[in-house]
Order: sequence, then structure tokens, then C-alpha cells
Amino acid sequence: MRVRDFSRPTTLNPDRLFGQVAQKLAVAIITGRVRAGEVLPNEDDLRSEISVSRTAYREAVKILTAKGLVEARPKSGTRAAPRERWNLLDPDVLSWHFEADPNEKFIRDLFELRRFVEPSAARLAAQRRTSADIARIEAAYRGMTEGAPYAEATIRADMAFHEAIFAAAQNAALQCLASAVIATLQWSLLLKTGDEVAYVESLPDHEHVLLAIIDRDGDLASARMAGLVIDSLNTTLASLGTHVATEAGKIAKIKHTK
Amino acid sequence: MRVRDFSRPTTLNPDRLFGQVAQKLAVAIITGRVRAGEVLPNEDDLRSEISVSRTAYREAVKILTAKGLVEARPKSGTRAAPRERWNLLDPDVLSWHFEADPNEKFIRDLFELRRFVEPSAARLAAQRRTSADIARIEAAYRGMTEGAPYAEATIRADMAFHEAIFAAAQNAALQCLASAVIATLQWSLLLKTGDEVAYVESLPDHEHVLLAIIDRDGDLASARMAGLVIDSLNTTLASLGTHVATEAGKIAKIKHTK
DNA sequence: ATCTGCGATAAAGTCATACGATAGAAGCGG
DNA sequence: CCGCTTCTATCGTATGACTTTATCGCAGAT
Repeated sequence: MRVRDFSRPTTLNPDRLFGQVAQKLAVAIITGRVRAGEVLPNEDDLRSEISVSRTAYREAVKILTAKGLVEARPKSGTRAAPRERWNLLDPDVLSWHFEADPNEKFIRDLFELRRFVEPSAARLAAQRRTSADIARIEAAYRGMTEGAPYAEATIRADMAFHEAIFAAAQNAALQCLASAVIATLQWSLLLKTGDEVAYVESLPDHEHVLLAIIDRDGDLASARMAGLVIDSLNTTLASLGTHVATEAGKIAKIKHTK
Repeated sequence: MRVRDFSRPTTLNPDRLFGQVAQKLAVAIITGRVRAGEVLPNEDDLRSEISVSRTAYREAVKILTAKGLVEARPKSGTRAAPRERWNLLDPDVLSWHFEADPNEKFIRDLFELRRFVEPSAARLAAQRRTSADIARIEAAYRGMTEGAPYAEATIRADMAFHEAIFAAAQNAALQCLASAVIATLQWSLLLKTGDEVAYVESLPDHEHVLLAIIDRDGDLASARMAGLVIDSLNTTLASLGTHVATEAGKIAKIKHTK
């Protein structure tokens, strides 16, 4: 009997030493504290923050290299890479963005991606879904309706809903984007916390998507999903505007409760 | 004056020891020689193939961990991860797929992704392009027309054409998919080598996309790009069928001339 | 004075070794 | 047959030494 490990969405082990160092460096790069210049905090950080051995530090750097955040050249040093090289859609890189400030432009970009990708995924799901897929999507939807609007279980159900649709699309490449979509979704849900009206109003939209998929109506599923994403973007931007306008610190607090 | 390094598409340095080990392990996992079970070839590989130290081996494993190919649990061992966890859109992971057999389903999946993403990118490019973007796309197109059909320079120009369109879309998240699209494109071009008719016929289609972007006509650019991708998929599948039908070894040979 | 080339040098890369921690297996006793 | 203890394999971390690579600067040649 295989036990699925839902408790660890990212592959990177955060309670391991190299993971902490990797995250620390990553956040420093993403926030822009370290530019595309040389990574200075290496030796400094080693001595000041936590004294880690070269082993742990190097493994952290290897992880960042693999995700495109840094480039190590033998003589010239280990530099932070320009943003174009980052694997922005990597789950870990996205989660590190959570730690940094939520950049509005980037949120817009992610939603734009959702807007292009999710309707297509819904269309494929409608065309290819099995009964098992339906059961999974339905279960997620039920989870969304049962819990309190922004309770942890409800948020999980929302994410599961979208993920299940990606899974039903039967496309491995597309599936990789699911993690990015989920992260975007989680982000927006955390920002929107409190706006119960928006959440409740989105429930029928979710159900309509589900029904279209059950009916194997690709066009309809696509259109309805597109509407869902656009609505989500609008309410998210509204919440973001509020947050930014009123008190920037609030966002940091929300992140903390994650 | 900055020198752009075109010779290294992947961030992972392949002439470094850890890079070689990483690639060797990655290919073993991707081809399926190592299943989702425990990674056995570690110590074996260490002794037989090339005797590398634990340092190099561990750093290779860290890279694979970062890309989702393996999961290292503190004491139970380092296992190959199930395919759902792989970051299939990571440039390195894609390039490792090149080394393995070209799986037809996966090629279809990638083309499907292109079909969803590239028209959208073309639309955004049409809406947001600057004159610099136009110059870049135009230069790439010229490069496609000037060289011989499947010459290296021509293939590069083709890839540059599509990449420039992504860049013009001004969306960082979307931009990350460019590498995946480029890899798919390169793959298909290598498969199609010899089919000069298909290439020449695709030139006007490329020009039409360019013109629509110049005209800032998003709908048209999107539609034309969609047509382009579909045509490309069809000719690629045709070539693939031929290759598979006649001689499988040919593909390996083509890959070698890369 | 500019260019060429070679050596000094700094940083990453590699190796060997050691120790700690613990999950999982093996062995032991009830 | 079951539960406890012990044992071992394997990952994580630390340390020191050596190798490789590429940059920089100086010296010599053109």
C-alpha cells in the first residue's frame, strides 16, 4: 500500500541544513538583495548567520544552479543569474517567491499564464476524462462547498480541484504547469482571505466547469474555466490593491500564517 | 561589452564531473532503466564506470533532486521519483530526454502544449511589441530564409524566431516556457531533416505571423501561429512515423550530429 | 604604444576521511 | 508468534588537502 505524502509539496527538504541555506540564498536573490553581480554573502553568511560547512553550502549552491538562480564559473566566482534564466515555474522557486514580496507584475504574469493554460486543460479534461477523474474532481468540489470559505481544508480542496482537472487532461507536459497554477491559486487565496463574497460566488462557477467536463463539452468547459480565472484575477487584484494601499505589513502577516 | 554565450543552452555544465554523473543518472531514470525503486547504480556506478568521489556524486544527486527526478529521504535511501514529480519543462530535463528515446506520446504532449501556449504568446507579442522586438523577430526570420533549409544557422534562426516572440510578449512566466518550446522545436527540426518541402512551405507562414505582429493584430497573430504549430506537428509526426517504421537507429545518428 | 603570451592567482571543483543520526532490517528473547 | 533490542546501511555534515580552470597583470616582442 503506497502512502502519498501530501505534507511535502516541494521536493526540497526544508528541515535539512542545505535546504535552509538554499532558501536563504534564493530569497536574497529573488528579493534583489543580491543582484546579477557576484554572490558576496557566501563567506560572510557562512560565518555570521549560521556557520555551515562548505559541503552544505556547496550543495545549496548546486540546487540553486539547477534551478537557474545562480551560475558558478571556476575562476570568476558564483554569481546570481539574471532573471531570464530563472526557472520561474519550478515549484521551489515559486515558493521562494512567496517568502519575498508579492510583486504585482509577477502575479499578473502568472494569472495571464493561467488564463492561457487552464481553459485548455479544462478542454482536454472534458475530452479525455475517465470516471475516476470525475470522481476526483467531484470530491474536491464537495470539499470546497463543505468547509468554511478560507479554512485550510477548503483551500486545499480548491487546489485539488484545479489539480485534478490538469490530471484529467492526460498531458504530462501540461501537468507540470499544474504546480505553478496551484501556487498562483494559493497565493491569491491567501491574499483574498476575508472576501467571503467572492469565494461563495465562485462556487457555482466551479460547479459549472465540473458539469461541462462531465458532459464532455470541451468548448463549454474551456469557456467556463476562462471566466473563472478572469474573475479570480479581478478579485485578487482588488484585494492586492487594498493590501498595498492600506498596510503593506499585512501581507507579511498573512504569509506567516501559511 | 557583454558577450552572450550561445554555446551553452543549458545551465548545467556538462564537462564538469558532477554534470556527467547527473546526466548519466538522469538518462538511466528517464529511459526507465531505473524505476521508481531505489537508485542502485550509485555505488556500482561509482566503481565501474568512472570512479568519482562521494562529493561529485552527491552534488549530482542534489541537481537531480532539484529537478524532481529523485527523492532522497534521510535514511531510507535515494530513490528515483515517479514521473509526475519530474520537472519536465526544465531545460536540462528536456535535453536529457533527447539522449533517451524520443517517446512519441511525450512529443505529442509537448506539441499540444505549444499549441496552447504559442498562439497566446503571439497574441501578447502583437499587443505589446516594441520596435526593438520587431527588429529581433525580423532578423530571425531573415536568417531562416537566407540559409539552407536544415543548416545549423537556419535552425538557430528558427528557434530565435520563436524565442523572440516569447520575449516580445513581456511575460516572465510565459517566457519560461520558451525554453521548452524551443527544445520541442529543435527536436522536431532534427527529426524532419531532409523534408525540405515542409520547411520551405513553412516560411510564408512564419512571415505571416511576423506581419500580424507588426500590425498589432493579436487575433490574427494567434490564429496564424496556431496554424504554424499544427502544421509542424503534422510534418513531425509524419517524419517520426517514417523514422520509426524504417530504421530506429537513424534517430540516434541524427541526434549525434547535433 | 599596442599586441602577445606566460605566469601568478583566486575561486570552483574534486578527493579522502571521519563522525553523527536514524530508518529499517536482523537477531534475540519472551 | 510477537515485541524488543541491536546492528547495519545510508544520508547528512564537517574538514583539510589537492586539482583544475580561467582571469588578470606583467613582461617581452612587434
